Formats: sequence, structure tokens, C-alpha cells
Amino acid sequence: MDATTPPTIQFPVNFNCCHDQDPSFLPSDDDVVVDNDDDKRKVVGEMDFFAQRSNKLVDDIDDEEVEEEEEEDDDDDDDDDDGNLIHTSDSDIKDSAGRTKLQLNVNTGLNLLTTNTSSDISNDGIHCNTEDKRAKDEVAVLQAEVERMNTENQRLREMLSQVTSNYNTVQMHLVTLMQQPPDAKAEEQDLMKQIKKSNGGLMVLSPRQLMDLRLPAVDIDEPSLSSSDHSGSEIASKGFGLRKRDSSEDSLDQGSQAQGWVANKVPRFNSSKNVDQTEATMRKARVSVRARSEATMITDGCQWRKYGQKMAKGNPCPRAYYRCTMAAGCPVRKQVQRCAEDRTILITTYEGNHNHPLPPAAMAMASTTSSAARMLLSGSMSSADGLMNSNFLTRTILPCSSSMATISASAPFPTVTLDLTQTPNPLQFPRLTPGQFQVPFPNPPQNLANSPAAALLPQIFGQALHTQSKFSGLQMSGDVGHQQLQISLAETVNAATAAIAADHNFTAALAAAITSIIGSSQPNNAAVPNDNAATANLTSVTNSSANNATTTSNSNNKITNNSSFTAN
DNA sequence: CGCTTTTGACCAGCGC
DNA sequence: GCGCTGGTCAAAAGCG
Repeated sequence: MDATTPPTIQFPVNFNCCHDQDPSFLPSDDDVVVDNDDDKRKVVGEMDFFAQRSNKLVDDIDDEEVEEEEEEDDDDDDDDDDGNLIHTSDSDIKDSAGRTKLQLNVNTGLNLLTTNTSSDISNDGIHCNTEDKRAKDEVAVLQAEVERMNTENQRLREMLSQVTSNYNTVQMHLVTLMQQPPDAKAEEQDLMKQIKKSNGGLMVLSPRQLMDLRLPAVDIDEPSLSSSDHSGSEIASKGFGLRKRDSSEDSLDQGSQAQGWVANKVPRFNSSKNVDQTEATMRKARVSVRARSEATMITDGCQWRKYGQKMAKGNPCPRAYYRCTMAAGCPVRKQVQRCAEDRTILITTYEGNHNHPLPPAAMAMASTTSSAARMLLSGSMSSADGLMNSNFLTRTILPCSSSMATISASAPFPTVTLDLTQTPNPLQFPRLTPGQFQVPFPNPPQNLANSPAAALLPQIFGQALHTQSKFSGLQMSGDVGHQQLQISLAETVNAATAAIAADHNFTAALAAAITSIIGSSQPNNAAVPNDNAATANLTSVTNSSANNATTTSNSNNKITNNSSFTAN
């Protein structure tokens, strides 16, 4: 077509409905028009009707009809502006009709048979007209259908856009509120309403949960963030939940404090020092791993020293407290407790970030949990980026109906729970015997130091433990019993990985998310205990776990450095 | 002897 | 203000 002719996709019809030739089509590979000069026969590639861009298809249909009716003889153009489109253009007709009957074999995919213009038909003209009319009717019907679908598609797009816009608006509002003193409960209630409204009831977020999830700006941590200048006693004296300790643990405690290990504090609002706040928040993030194990503690590649045990409310099983002893001052701690409902499930919760090199066996879990924590906290920034990340998480998880990870907004710490307890893919993870616990990292990263994200992804993708996911939607409620956001990022490394593996969309999205979120972060697990590692920036919860970490009894976990490094 | 575990006590935050 | 709860401390005990 010439320049003045609107680009069209001409609907390929068989203009030689009455021919007795073999009606079989001669499809080309690319739906391109093939000119066969030898036999004056034009062959139009088979068109996949629905593969064409619908809009163009509609236009094409229109043009085709018009052109047929006009019966004009302009010779220009041959086809399309779009080389891939199938055209039975005018010129095709003309050239052929131009005094030679042109046989066009066009597969519409609809078994439509049409004829050339009546003027070109010498034989069976009446019959062809009838057929032509019928074909036109069908085309018109299809056209109407396409238009209807386009309209509906447009409508859905608009709805989606609006929902997204509303959600963003509410989040912005939330961020604004969080910059203010937390005294406006009425505003929180309004916010709740807005959230409910904007999400069509899919997500119910309590303001507190949102705070916990998104942006607990924690002024309490500010001192600790700059705590390289503070002594442990100074910090303790400011009421950070840590007592001044005796000399035997000063180094560790100071290190912990320097890392902002503040376990008992609830975030408060503070509009300043977003970066610090974010870091502080990250330090509070927890990654909980649920896994079936008969052992008292999973072997994750790190050395742990038990420093306490308590009976927790609502669970007859005691909760044990461990701290990492691989390096003095390492702030990483973990809690181990059996699930009350199913005591075969061991719940290990990691908090903090290692400030020392990790053995390979520990890198897998460490990087995974660290990344999970970062993902969780990626929405904790009060910046626009933070918002975007948060939205990203939300949107990423929502479409995934499989379950693996759950973000719990339960106060006071945002927690990513990775559920490894669900049935593993038998193809990948053979059943383990009782007493054996395997953290499914079949593809241990070889060079975690280079990229935390790179370290995480193979693990996640390799885990594919669970085919069911709790990512069935965003659902947060103020009820403590439902504090798990079904944004769920994670109900633990395991659960997450499974769902990820099961859902390609989510996999891709997660990969992108992880890359964007932590790609620029320091390789936590790299053996690079630097100043930052010692003072802030860490959130990585480290868990160790070796590629094939098998759980052993607690006594077996009383390991020396050597044993811990070689255990896996 | 050195390290880890045990366990009662202590502290802080939170809700009523 | 009080009680509950989670988290941590630290002395004592256990273990190799």
C-alpha cells in the first residue's frame, strides 16, 4: 500500500472459491505472501487468525470489505507495511484479476471461502456472490467479536490500572502517616478502610502490620547505628533492652549493639535518617525456616552457642536461643522451637547478619535468608524506591498461587517465613529418613561472594520443594492469628523456593526483584567483615545450611569450627 | 581446663 | 500500675 493508505492487515480470504484446483493451502512459514511468477499463482501464507494482532486484523477486515465492494483497480501496493502480515491486497486481486484469473489460496483458518469481486468472476458468479456474502457475514461476526474482546480487554486494563493506582495512593498515604507521630489512630482506621477498599478486600492490612512490614523507622536504633562511637554501656543506659554485661561478653555484646541488635524494641516513627532507619529495620527482620526434622536443631553450617531457653506462650515446646559464635561480636542469633501443632516441624528463626566470613556450608542458608530478609525489607524504605519495591513484592506475589513464603507482619519484627515442610518434589528431593533434615539446596552456589542474588537464586530455584503455595493473595489482618501476610513472600526458604519453581512468572519476577533489591548490596556472606558489616547494613539473616545439611542431634551440633565447616 | 548447656533471674515492652 | 511475655544474662553444672 502506498503511504496514503492506512496500514492494514488484509484479511486473507480465498478469492477463488469456485476454482477446482486443489484447495489445499500452501502456507508459508512466515505468513508472507509468496509470489510465484511462474504459474501466476499467488500463494498466501496460511494465517493464524488469532495470532495476528487483533487491531490490525480488524482494520484489515474492514479494508478488505471495502476494497472488495469498491472493486477498484488500483495497482499500487502490494502489501503491507508490515512484512509479516498476510495480505491479499487489492493489488493481488488486480494483478491477477488484471486480466488473469488469479488463484489465491488463503487459509483464514475459518474455512471461509470468498470470491473475487463479482466483476472478475465469470463462472458461478451467483454462487460466488452468495458465498461471498456469507463469508462477509462471518467476517463481520468475527470482527464484532474481536472488537468486543478488545473492548473488554481495555476495560480490564483500566480496572487494573485503577486498582494499582489506588493501591499506590494508599501506600503513599501510609508512608506519609508513618512520618507523623503515631498518635492518630483515627487515621489508621481510615487507612484500613482505604486499603480494604482499594484492594477489593483482597488484602486487609492493619496499620501496625504495614508499619512493621514497610517502614518501621526506628529511632531507637539510631544510636546503635552510630554506635561505633558508643560503648555498650552507653547504649544500654539509653534503654535499648540490653543490659551492660560483664567483661566476658563485652566484645560480643558491643558488637551486637554496634550491629543494632535490639531485640525488644518496637519501632517508633522518626522522619529523619531514612537510610539509618532502613538499616535498623533490616536488622530487625527475621527469617523463619520451617522444616521437618527430628533433630533438635538443623545443621546450617554455622556455630551456635545456646544462651537461653524459655517456654513460649502457646507452645508446650521450649524455645531455645542461640547466638553465632563463629566470630566474636557476630550479632546473628537464632531461635529454635518446635511447632506446637506439628512437633515434627522445627522452626528456626534467624535474626541479624553475620559480620564474618562464612564457610561454604553456611553460605547457602545465609544468603538465602539474607536475601529473603532483604526482599521482605525492601519495602521498608520510606523512599520512592521503597514503595516501588513494596509494590513489586505485592504484585509479584499476588499472582502466584503457590505457596512457599509468607511475610508475617506480626509485631514487632517483620518476618519472612520459608516453609520447607511441605511435600517436596519427589523427583528432586527424595524422602529423608527420620532424623534427617535436608535443606534443599541442590545447586550450591559456588561463588556467593560475588553476588548474594546469584547465591540465592540457584538455591531458590533448586529447592522446588513445594507445589503448593501460600501466595494465594495478599491478606493481612490485624488479628494476630492472621498476621501472616499472604503477600507472602516467604514462609521460609523452602516454601518460597518451591512456589518459585512452580511458577515461572514468579520465578522471573523474583529473580528480578532479588537482583534489584540486593544486587547492589554487599555480599553479606562474602568473607568481608568490613566496617559496615560491623555497624549497620545488615539484615541478613543467616542461616546456614548447607547444601545437604542433615540434621543431627544437638550434641552433634556441638561442633568445633572444623567440624562445623566439614559437617556438610 | 576450656567450652557448652542448663536454668533461674532479670529487664523491657506491651496490654489491660 | 501491674502482670504477662519475650529476650537475655550469668552462675552452676556437664562434658570432652
